[in-house]
Amino acid sequence: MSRAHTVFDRVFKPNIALCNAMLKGYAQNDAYKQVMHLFSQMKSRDIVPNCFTFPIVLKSCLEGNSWREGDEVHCDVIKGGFGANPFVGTTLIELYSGERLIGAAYKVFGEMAERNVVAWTVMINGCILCQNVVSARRLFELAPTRDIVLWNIMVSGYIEMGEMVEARKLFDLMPNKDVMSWNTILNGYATNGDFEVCERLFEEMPKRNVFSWNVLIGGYGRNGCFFDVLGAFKRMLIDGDVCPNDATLVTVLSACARLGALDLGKWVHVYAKSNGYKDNVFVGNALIDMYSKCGSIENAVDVFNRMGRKDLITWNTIIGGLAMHGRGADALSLFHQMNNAKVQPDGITFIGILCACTHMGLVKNGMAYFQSMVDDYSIEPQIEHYGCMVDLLARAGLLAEAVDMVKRMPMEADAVIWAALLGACRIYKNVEFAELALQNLIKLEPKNPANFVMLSNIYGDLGKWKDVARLKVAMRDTGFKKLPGCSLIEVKDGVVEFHSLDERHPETKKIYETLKGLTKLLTSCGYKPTAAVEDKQEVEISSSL
DNA sequence: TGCAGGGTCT
Repeated sequence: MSRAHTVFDRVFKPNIALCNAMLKGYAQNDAYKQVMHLFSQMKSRDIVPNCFTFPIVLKSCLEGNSWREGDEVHCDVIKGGFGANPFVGTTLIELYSGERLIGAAYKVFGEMAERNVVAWTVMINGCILCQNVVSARRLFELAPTRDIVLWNIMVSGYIEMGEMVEARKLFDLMPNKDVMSWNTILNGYATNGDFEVCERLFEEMPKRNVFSWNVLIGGYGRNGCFFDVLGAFKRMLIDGDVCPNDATLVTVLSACARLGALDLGKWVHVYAKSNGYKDNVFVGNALIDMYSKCGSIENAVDVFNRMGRKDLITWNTIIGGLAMHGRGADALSLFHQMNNAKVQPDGITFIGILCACTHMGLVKNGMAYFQSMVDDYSIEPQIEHYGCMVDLLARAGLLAEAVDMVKRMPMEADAVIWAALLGACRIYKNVEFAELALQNLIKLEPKNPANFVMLSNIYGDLGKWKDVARLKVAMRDTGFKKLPGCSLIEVKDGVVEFHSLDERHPETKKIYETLKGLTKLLTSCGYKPTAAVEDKQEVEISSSL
């Protein structure tokens, strides 16, 4: 665009075709402000817009959120005599629907001299955007012609409203289906977590493209089925008729991050580099997250440093990653670099910052950043930020101050906050606040036995065995069993899940023998187990391995 | 001029 601009600037008086070419170039590069700027320059230089100009400018108003300017451009449309142009009318409907001004959209639609199938489509899509699927369907029935795009939009409208039965009925009624129709209905089932139907449809599809695979893989990811994400990705590579793209890689990297699958993550990194996604900011961000969640913070920093284009999420991800790794000083230093780079932080940036302060025990700095977030950046603290503050105070041993913060919060504390407090109470062996935290946790999460276990551990640490027994009874009365916590480890080309005293692995015997050997070795080196129960020693050792 | 997927969060 900068070269195009240089050439454009040399033209003494550009004609409307040249201006339209520039406008389109800006719009294609998401430079909506430049579109508006050039449009206003054109007006001052008496270059008269034509029917190609307005759709580009109106769309930029919508995409660039300059809605007030949209109204002005509408006036220019009328003044210029383009009110009856079907292309201009269609874009105006899109503009007003995007602003959720369905009345204004409908007025334009009603005044159009000639309504083609595209005009009907954007009007129907407008109703769907305004969550009025009934009106959308009514118009759909009234439309004089229905092409495949209109059918697809109506089907996806039902899906967006969560009406899968209606969506499926309409899908089955379609006179023709293209790959996008199939992907749309597939996405509906994937989003609703109905993988049985989704997988069956995937197999039945007459043709698949990269979106079809991404719908399946993304559906698994959104529903927390990370092993299935990896399985489908491997199958995609083996089948070989469709290549993964940036969206595929991002979903797979995110699954690797959740599973700790570092080797596969590294493989995806190499694949991304050699398939043209080296400078892709989505992929870069996902790589930073994957490396930091898989414990390889150096690689995360390396990806960050090599990224030519960084956005807000890039900074948030690396700051959060460093904080998570206890490298609070680096996290804070990057926050200042971010400020120097003129990237405006958001609420999520501050979660990383506060987390960094917590892990360094920097209570005063944390408080100052919290205040600065409000005063200097006009970011209203959300419950997550109060959670960070409670965690900051509590982990530093300032339990009374933490409880005070909970009381002074403008919103009701949630289970995460009380659990953070309870966790800190264990470190500092404070029964009084632990009991207070548990009382509140029972109110908020009566079915979560993990809370009882936490307090029970505190009693155990203090040797209060009667209280431990009392809690065990209370826990049994809830009728719910605690789900055992589990860990994941990447072995060869797969990921193995295990929990304490787990015997599911085919090589269980060998694993426990090795563990025993290691325990002996550690003890002979002077390691003193801290837990009182023998089983617990194994738990602690296996998790630290 | 109209339709699909993805990244950060106590």
